[in-house]
Amino acid sequence: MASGGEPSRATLQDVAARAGVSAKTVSNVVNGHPHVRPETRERVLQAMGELHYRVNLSARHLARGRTGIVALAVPWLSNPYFAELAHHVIRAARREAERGESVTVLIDETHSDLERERQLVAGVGPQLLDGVIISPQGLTRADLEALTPMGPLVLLGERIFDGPVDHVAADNVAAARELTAHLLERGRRRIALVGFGDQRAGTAQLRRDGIRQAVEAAGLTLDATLQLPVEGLEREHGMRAARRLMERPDPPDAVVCFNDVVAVGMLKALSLDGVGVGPGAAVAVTGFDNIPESGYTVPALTTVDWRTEELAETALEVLLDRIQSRRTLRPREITTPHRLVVRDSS
Amino acid sequence: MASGGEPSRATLQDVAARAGVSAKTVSNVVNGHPHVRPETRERVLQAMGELHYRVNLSARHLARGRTGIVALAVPWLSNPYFAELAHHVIRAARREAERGESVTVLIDETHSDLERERQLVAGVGPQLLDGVIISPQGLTRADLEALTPMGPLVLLGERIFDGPVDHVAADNVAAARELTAHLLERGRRRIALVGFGDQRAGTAQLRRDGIRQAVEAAGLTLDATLQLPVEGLEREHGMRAARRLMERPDPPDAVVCFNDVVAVGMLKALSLDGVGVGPGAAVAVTGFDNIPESGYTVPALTTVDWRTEELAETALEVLLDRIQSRRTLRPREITTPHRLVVRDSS
DNA sequence: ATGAAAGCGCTAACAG
DNA sequence: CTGTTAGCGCTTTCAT
Repeated sequence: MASGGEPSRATLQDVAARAGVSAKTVSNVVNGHPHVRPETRERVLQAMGELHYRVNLSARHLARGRTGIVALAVPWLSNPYFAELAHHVIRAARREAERGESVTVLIDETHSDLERERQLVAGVGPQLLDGVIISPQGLTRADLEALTPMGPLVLLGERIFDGPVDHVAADNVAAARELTAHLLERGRRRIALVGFGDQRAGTAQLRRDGIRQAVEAAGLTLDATLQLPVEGLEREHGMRAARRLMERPDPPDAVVCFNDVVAVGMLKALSLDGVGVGPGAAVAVTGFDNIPESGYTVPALTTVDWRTEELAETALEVLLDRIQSRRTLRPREITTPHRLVVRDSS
Repeated sequence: MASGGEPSRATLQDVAARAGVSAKTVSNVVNGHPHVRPETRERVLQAMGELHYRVNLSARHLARGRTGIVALAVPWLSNPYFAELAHHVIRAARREAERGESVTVLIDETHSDLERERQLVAGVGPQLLDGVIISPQGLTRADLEALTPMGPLVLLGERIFDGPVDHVAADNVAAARELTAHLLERGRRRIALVGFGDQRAGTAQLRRDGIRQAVEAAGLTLDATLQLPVEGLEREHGMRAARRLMERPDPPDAVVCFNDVVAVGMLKALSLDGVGVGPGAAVAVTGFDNIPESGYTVPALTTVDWRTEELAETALEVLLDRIQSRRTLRPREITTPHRLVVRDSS
């Protein structure tokens, strides 16, 4: 049938006619409303079956004024952290759907493109989306205010202080502080930072602040020449950074990478060069995000876990709340817990 | 403004009134139709700006009978291979949108749930989706035929012979054959299979066939006791399988894993146990998919690359063709190229 | 408990 | 080149 059997053209009216009832009644049955005599319901259901009836969602959306679609916008799906996040938001939505209104999640990639982020935010509302959860990379408070006539929006994982929108994120500063304290405790002194340079947005800065706090609390200072910007945040960039770092006459004894993906590249390069990594070895390496592969590198990577599942659930919950009661709620500011995961690389 | 400034309520009619033209003209401007006097266009654009007008997509969808939304359904987004695939389909769609009708991709996870796959396929059409690209795990030909009144559908990466739908996939049998031939060439003789057991669908079977062909072409046979089913296809399952395999009195000298994710776990376990992996070492390990992390394991993993980008582009192209000319095209059967990637693990 | 009818906001004939 | 007029299929008061 060449993937084109006549697509179900039966409308609600058709069903109503066939069942000998009105459209309203069919609608009631379809939406599980009460007040339908069991016997009528039976007749309607049968008619629906015979005609292979399926609701036309576009029509429903138009009539209801809502689509039941929310978007999750992440910079890159190729970063396992964001893939995992998407996975958990989809699952949370499905659970939500099981006990109430159905929610569909549209995953979108912004490619860290500010323009794309703006479009998305501007597109909430009558457009297609009932709301958006976004992990912004470039979006500023000014953008949000300029784009004001916008719909429900939740910022995820990026702290824009006093922003006029709901915000769910872990405490990046504290996490970075704890991670660094751990390194210092293990006797590390020359700490290099990799990948914190090229970010317009705040995450890098927050983590850098946390690192600095820990270092200064120990009465030390960070060596500025050990802060390496990179051209991207992929594994290969971590790999190249490792080479630059280890070629120095005064290499670091610890490397804090901006995320696990970069750290994985770093570990690989060090392994190829025969540089020992881990407690008592030449250098310690850490990341952020606790992506699944971090438990399987050699050595396994010390990192920070953001409780992705909880983060995803919370973000969705906040968004749905906002969708239901638009103006009543004040912007919410939720901090989710994190956890330091110490493994063999430190 | 609490993420809830009055969402743009201006309709096309409002704009028309304000610009002193008819709805049709505004529609023409919005859709970039020709035959609008520049001066009128100006006026309309200005009115749109003043009223913060944005089209209501639900209304457009209803009127046009199409949504411009296609879905990509993958089993798990947490498998980097599928995340990568999703990434490339989204990009392909965005390129497509730049030169023509806009296409939005809805990523969905089936969790390898047959019921969910059926729902999706059944939901194409007036529902919400103009079409679906699906990586089926359980869907059978019978399902497709039973679900006949369905819309445009492309099967991705799973060969259902003579299926009544479009199909885009690489040649799993050939790829597995080449991979195995490579192992045999390197002198490996006792080849174990990990993760090929618990799949309802055909991929596992196809790959197993290819492996068998290569082995038999070399005048050998596979040791059935070296075929380990696993309880899942995550890294941890590869890890556990390694233990079971290496505890044997007669361990294999090569392990073909069902995919890279499983292989990563296998490598980790072997590393922890101090078992040498690679040419000349105790055992060779291989996977399928060439996920990004496979180039960064220690040792780097030998695997098969499916040219994800090309695969994604092709699948989308086929789907869009199908959407445009529903009944004219006969089901298409496209085989995309693959590439053996030999690295240090073999 | 069910029916009748008026939209939801946009598009697409068909006129003019 | 622009206006008029019907719908697209569903939901939803308001009656009955």
